[in-house]
Formats: sequence, structure tokens, C-alpha cells
Amino acid sequence: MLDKTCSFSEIEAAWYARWQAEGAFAAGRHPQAQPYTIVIPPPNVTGSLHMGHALNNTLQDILIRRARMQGRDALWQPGTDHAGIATQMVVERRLATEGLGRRDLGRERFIERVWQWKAESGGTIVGQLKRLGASCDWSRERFTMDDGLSAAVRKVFVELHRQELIYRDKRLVNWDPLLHTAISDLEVESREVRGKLWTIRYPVEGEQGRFLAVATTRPETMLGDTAVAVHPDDPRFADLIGRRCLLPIAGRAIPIVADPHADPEKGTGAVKITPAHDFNDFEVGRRHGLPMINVLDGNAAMLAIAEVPERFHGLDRYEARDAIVAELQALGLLAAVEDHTLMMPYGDRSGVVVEPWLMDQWFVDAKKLANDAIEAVEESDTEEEDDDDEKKYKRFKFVPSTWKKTYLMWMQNIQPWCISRQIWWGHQIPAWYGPDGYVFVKETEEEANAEAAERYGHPTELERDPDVLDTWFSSALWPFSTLGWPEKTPELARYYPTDVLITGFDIIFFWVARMMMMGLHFLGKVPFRTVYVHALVRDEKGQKMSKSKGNVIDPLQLIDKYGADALRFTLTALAVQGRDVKLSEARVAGYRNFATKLWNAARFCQMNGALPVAGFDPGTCQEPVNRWLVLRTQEAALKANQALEHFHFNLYAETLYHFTWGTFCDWYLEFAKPMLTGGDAAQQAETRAAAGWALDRILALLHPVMPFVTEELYQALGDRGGRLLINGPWPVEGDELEYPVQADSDWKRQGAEIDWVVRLITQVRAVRAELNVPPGARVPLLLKDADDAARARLARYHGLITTLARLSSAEPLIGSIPAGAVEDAMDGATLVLPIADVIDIAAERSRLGKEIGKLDTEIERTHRKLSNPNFRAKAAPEVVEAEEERWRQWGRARRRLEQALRRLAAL
RNA sequence: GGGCGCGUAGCUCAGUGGGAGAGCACUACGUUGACAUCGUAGGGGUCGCUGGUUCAAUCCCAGCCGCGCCCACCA
Repeated sequence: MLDKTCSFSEIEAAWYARWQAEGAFAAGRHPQAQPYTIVIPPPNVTGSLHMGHALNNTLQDILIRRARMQGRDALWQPGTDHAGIATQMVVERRLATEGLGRRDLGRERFIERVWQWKAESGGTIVGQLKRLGASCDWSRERFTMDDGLSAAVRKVFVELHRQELIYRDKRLVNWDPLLHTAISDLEVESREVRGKLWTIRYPVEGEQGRFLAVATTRPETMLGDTAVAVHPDDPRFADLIGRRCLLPIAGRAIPIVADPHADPEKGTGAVKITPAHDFNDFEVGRRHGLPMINVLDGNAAMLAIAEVPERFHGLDRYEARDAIVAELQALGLLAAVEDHTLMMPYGDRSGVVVEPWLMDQWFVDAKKLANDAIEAVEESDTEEEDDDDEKKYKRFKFVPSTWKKTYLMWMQNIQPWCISRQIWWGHQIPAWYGPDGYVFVKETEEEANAEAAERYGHPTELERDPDVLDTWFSSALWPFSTLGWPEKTPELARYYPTDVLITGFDIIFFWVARMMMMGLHFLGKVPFRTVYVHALVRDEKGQKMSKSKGNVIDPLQLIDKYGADALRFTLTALAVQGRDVKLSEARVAGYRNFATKLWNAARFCQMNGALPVAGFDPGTCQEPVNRWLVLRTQEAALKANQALEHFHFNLYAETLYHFTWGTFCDWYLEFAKPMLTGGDAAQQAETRAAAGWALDRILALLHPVMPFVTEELYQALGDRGGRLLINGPWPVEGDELEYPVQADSDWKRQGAEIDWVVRLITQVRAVRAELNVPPGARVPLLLKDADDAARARLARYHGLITTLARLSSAEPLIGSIPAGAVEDAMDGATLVLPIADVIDIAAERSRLGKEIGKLDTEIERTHRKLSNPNFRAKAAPEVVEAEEERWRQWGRARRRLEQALRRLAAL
């Protein structure tokens, strides 16, 4: 016998262990079956499970578990990401507690420390995913720095370099002066800050007293100015073009150039050009062949160079700003200082303002790689199905499709991707430099040496590029590197392309776009057919949760308190396409209650022997109530399955919630009680079997979202011959109901009858409650004005009606209405409750008045509609007919209530 | 500046071209042998505003107001 409540923590641990022990998560168990593959978005090894992970992985698990139950060869490929900068920061912080910096250890020993740290603490998140119930194939767990994945990285780098899609170039990059590394455009966050706009007067060369005013938000960079630009068509400056002005403080003469970049509307119309410290100015500088003077060092402090007066040497950029502004002021060259809000670039990891800095870095020519990735999604709208394999594997779609536009816009404006990082933890770039600076890009040092020997005619010592690759470089290969690429493994052939990628929108550019480019380039096939983009789980203020903000909510706490199933169900019910998830604990508690409700329904079934019967065919049911259950169960199953098919996770969850609680528990089990205790043997047997059958369907349908409690109940309720629910079966085949019932059979009619009974009972209960009839009191029910159908139903379902409405009797009214009876109208009959002794006449009068008032509103509205000739002429006939039917019913109901009111008044 | 999205019950949110929904909260009643992590019933909304299309708009279109996010090099 089941306990009254479920001990979630116990069954969770037990079932997870059992599933693993039986290899239930392993791919490849059904070599004949169609594969179904999802690769996990690899969490950072430094990470711990946050709500975003919980949501992301719950959704993946739902799809994988459903596919597994459907009998497909399900592979959920797990693993973790080495997360270069994040991990290095974590280990550096730990070193700092020992008073050490990474340079004290040296590169090799530092990297050893990182591996050591990974071995000790890197598994945290994997353990947490298991607590959540994630059914990943852990035997295939990968890490982006594994040997195999590292080989894939080197191979891709070398290949792309050979194809001139990777190159080394001196360009402006985003330099993080705290972390001392370049970062990509995507790792730069723009934040609005309140700053100032300084207007500085640059003396025009050879013309005493004439100045060219420029406005700037960054006066400290003026020492690197190499020109002032004005618009070629700006009449104010026409005579100055080609002349020079004198850079204050520095004293250098710099040219005044005409360039369309200068906007006459902005600032003073003349703009200082600092090509080494501003992306726009860099372009202007290139166009005009201007020198590029870098005045900052790696810490964003002023360099000790000739162009920078000695008194500024070594000053931090902001100290330098103050000093320079003060000097300009003293020189009388500061024309204005205004408050000004502007967007400043911040490093997303370090949180400091990054500097555009001119340096040598490695870049991917993303523009070329983007072409196929653009076409792939552009074709996703075409509806012709996938008979053509060539095409099928070159297309993918976003769900919801709104993300397509975002993806395309970014792809079409894609910039070169800076992939080199000046840190130590990561994939070191496979490039070696010869003494003459020649670069050898090879997968191994041996190959580089060999080529160097050939080139120089003798063995020559090479120096390896110290930089490592952007972490997202290896992530971009994840869908195929985890399957063994570049080896031609059976797994690669079988599971690539994957079916679905489930991810948050925050990494569409970082990750999805790059996987698409790399997958298409190296395998000629998209890495996934569908990208489901879910919302972010935000904190109560609607803020994105992130480690650096420290506003992360720990899902493990909720799991401890309410169970993993409840958390999973909550996230699923909240996973509406295109809307953020704001989590509330009350909601989790509510779905914990749902799990308990399910548990107790199962307990009831168990107590009453309502257990699954092998080989039971619900199509053989005779009892209308059981047929009604079968129909409703199948409707719910179909709806839930369809919802998953279309990634409407919330609809899937809600459908099953309402069916389980609102239909199965609230009505069916109540209907079943009298049949189980009072019915004849055949009735009892059928009801037990039908209830057991329906509960089994519920457990199966809920298993993807609530795996633990459903497996526990599945095993508790029957001898399954060793079969685990995790292995299915899934109760729906495609769009087909498992036991399709002919719509024109008696079934449909009987289903409608039970619905009528439900309405009748509900109405009697409402009247009783409203008139304060004691809940325990049994009162008689008389049906007045009953049509034939209503009389038949009353007779047929007499037992159910009297039990559930707590009636002493339920008969058609013969003769006249007893004095002081309460009346209510429903379709096909008037309900009469002769309970004069217990009612309050005033209350009853007001109740009837209220009911009539409600009907009047409806009747009025319907009448207006029906008397509109245009409505009758243009609306669909079935709509008109339905409206007329309603009108008739309401009219009848109103007449009956009015009569009742009159009778009451006569008392 | 460009793009996307959101404004529906006290709160968090579903939903639909033809009678406004859920969960929680709230009110009343309830020891009915599955379940008080429960049951029965109830109160509560001019579906942001203004126009338009339509026989019919909360839903489609336009504009406006408010809010959020993403992208962008604007001094």
C-alpha cells in the first residue's frame, strides 16, 4: 500500500540510480530504431545549476524521454565546457588566497592547477543535472578540452587557415585592461553611463586667434590624434580642408581632412581622429593614410612614448583625463563642458571599460562562413517536405520563428571574429613562429618543425603562439566533435545532424550561429534541424540571472523542498514561447501538490484494485462512464502529444494537469466509487480495468516531465514484468489515438450524456451551497419540464446523480410543484429542490433575481446579434444556428426562473 | 537610430475573429475511508488608450501611451 504522501527525495535517488544501472539512458540500444539526438548546451565546468540550466535541461529531458518512450534510439549527448576566461578567473581567485598570481606559477603549473581544480570541483554541475533527473547518456560525457575535442579544434583551425578563412591581422580589437586579453565584439556589453562632453579648441596652424573646435567624450585620447575631420560639404570648414591645426598639449600639427564620417549635425561638426583608439577613427585613418598612434598600455595607462608628454606617463586613463582637461582649461582651450549620456563598452566578464586597441590577433573570416548559414534558415519557410536529403540537411528552423530575423540580421552584418585570447586556459593556438616571423600553422609541433626544417633547410627552433582560442571556438564544433569528428565514427554517421537544439536566446550569436557555420562548412549538413529558443528565467526584478550579478537562485533548494518533479513541472508550465519566465515559489508548491494529488489518485486505485489489466482493450468498455473516461483520456493524450510536437511545453503541462486533476480525479474517480462498491461484477471489473488503464496513460504521458513520481507509481501499481516506464511505451502514435473510437458510435452520445450529468450535479451543488443547505443533508431532486432525453438520463445515471449531488431521490416531477421548492434551469429540464424547510426565502429570491439578471444580459446580446440581418446573411450558418440555439435555451431558462420567482412570491 | 516583444482578475501569467481563462491569494462551508499538499461553492476583469477593417474585435490593421530586451561607431 502506498503511503499517504510521496517521499520525493527517496524515490528520486532510488530511481535515478536504477535507470542508470539498467543503462536506460544509453544510446544505441535499438540499432534498428530511428535515432533522436539532442546535444546539451555544455554548461561551464565552473558552473553550478541555476534556473536557466534547470529550464533548459528540463525541456531537453522531456523531448528525450518522450522519444525514448516512443521507441526511438535516443541520444542526449552531455558534457561540459572549459569556459576559458571564467575558469581561469576562478582558479586565479583561489590562487590569490594563497597570495599567488598565475605568473608566479608559470603557464605549465598554472594549467596543472586548473586541471586539478576541475577534477575536484568541476563535476558539481553534472551531479546537479542528475538531481534534476536529466537522462543524459553519461557514458558519452565529453569535455571541450578532451583529447578528441582538442584534436577537432586543431584540425578546424588548421583547415580554416589553409582555406584563408582564419588569418592573423593587425586591427583594432576590444582590449580588456583588467583581464589583459582581447575579447570579441559579442563579449562587449554596452552600458549607458552619464559622462561629459568636452569641447576643445584646436588652434589653426598659421592663423593667430583662429580655432577649430572639436567635441569629445574622451579627451585623454587626444594625445593620439592624428587628424581632425570635417564633412566635405560643410561650408563652415571648406577653407580649412587640407590645412593643419595644432594639437594642444602635444604641440603636434595634424591635418584637417574631409571625410563623410564627420557629421555636420553632431558636436561642432569637426571631429578629432584618433585611429588607434576608436573604431570609426580607425576607418577614417585608413582612408586617409593617417598614422596610428597608440598612447595606452595594456592596463589602459598612458604610455611612456615621445608623443605623450612625460608628466602624463603611467597615468591611468581617467587620471590622464583629469590632468589633460585641467591643462586645457589652464590654456584657455576648453570651450565647454556639458553633461552627456553615452554608451560605454564593458567587458562582460571583467566589468571594466574595454579599450579599442591596435594589435595583432587571429580572426575568422566569418563573412564567408556565414553565407551557407544564412541560406539554411532562409529556406526554412518552404513547406515542401524532406524527401530531398540534400536539401533537408541544409535547412533548419527556429521555434518560435521570431528569432529567425534576429539571427539573420546579425549574420548579414557579421564582423570578423577575433578568436585569440591572451590567457592560458584553453586551446593553445596551433601556430609556431620561425625566427623570421614566418608562421607555421599545423596540427602538431612535429609537423610544424618538419615544415620549418624544410623551409629553412635545417632544424630550426620555433616559438609557439602563446594565445589560446576563444572558448566559443570549441563550442562551435560541439555537435560533431562530441560524436568523434574528425574520425569517421559510427556515432557521427548515425546521430549527426541532431534533431533539436534547445537553448536560450542569449547565446544565439555566441553559439547557435557559430555551430551553424562550422557544421555546414565541415560536414556539409546543419548541426540541428530545429532550434527551440526558450526564454530566460529572470529574477523577481526581471533581471537576467548571472554569476557576476550574484542574483542566482539555486534550483537545488527548490528540489530539496518540493521535489525535482515539481520544479520540472513548474518550469515546463511556464515555458511559454516568447515570454520570460519569472519564477515564484508558490507555483512550485502548487505543482508539488499536483504530484501529491496524482499520488493519492494512484493510492485510491490501488486500494480499489483498479490496476492495469494486461491486454485490456478500452474499446470493449460498456459502461458510459468508462467510455467517457476513455474518450477524455485519448483527447488529452492527443492534445498533450501535439503540444510537444510543436514545442508548446506549457500546453503539454496544462493539458495533463487539468485532465488528471479536473477530469480523472474530480469526476471520474467519484463516478467510479459507486460502481466499484455497488456495481455488479462485470461493472466492477470493467471499471477497475478502465481506471487502471487511464491511470497508466496518465503516468506515461506525465513521465517526461515528472519522471520520478510516475516511475514510482507505475511500478507500484502493477507487475510490469521488469519493464521500466522510462522505456515506454508512449500512448500516442503520431496523430492517432491508441484505440480510435468511431465518432458516430454510441460512444459520442454517451460521452455527451456524462457531460450533462456533470452539469446537473454541478448546478445542484451550486444551489445547495448558495442556499446554505447543510452539506450532509440529503434532499430530493425533481426534474420539471424534462424532455425525453433528460428523463432517460436521469433514470440511467440515477445512482451517480444522487450520490454526487447528495440527494435522497431524483425523479421527474409528476403533478404540481411542492410549495416552497427551489428551482434552477438547465438544458433539457428545470431542477426542483423541495427544501422549503431549510431555505431562506429572501436569499432564494435574491438568488433567482441574480440568475435572471445574468440571463437577461446574455439574451439581450444574443437578440441584438440575431436581429441584425447582416449577421444572418454573412456569418457562417453553424454560427447562426448555435446562436439561435443559445437564444432558445436562455429564453426557456429565463421563463422557468421567472415562474419560480412568482411561485416564491405567492408563498 | 534600427529590430523584437510585452501591457488580460489583487499577484504571476495562459488564450481565442463569434458566449472572458488557469494557478496562487481572497470569502463561505466541509472529519463524505484516495488526497486538508484536500473537497464543494463563491466574489473579482469596460482583455493599456484611440481609430480602422468586419455582420462580429480582447484577438486582425494603424496610431498613441507605458514597460522590457537585443543590436548600432556616433563625437
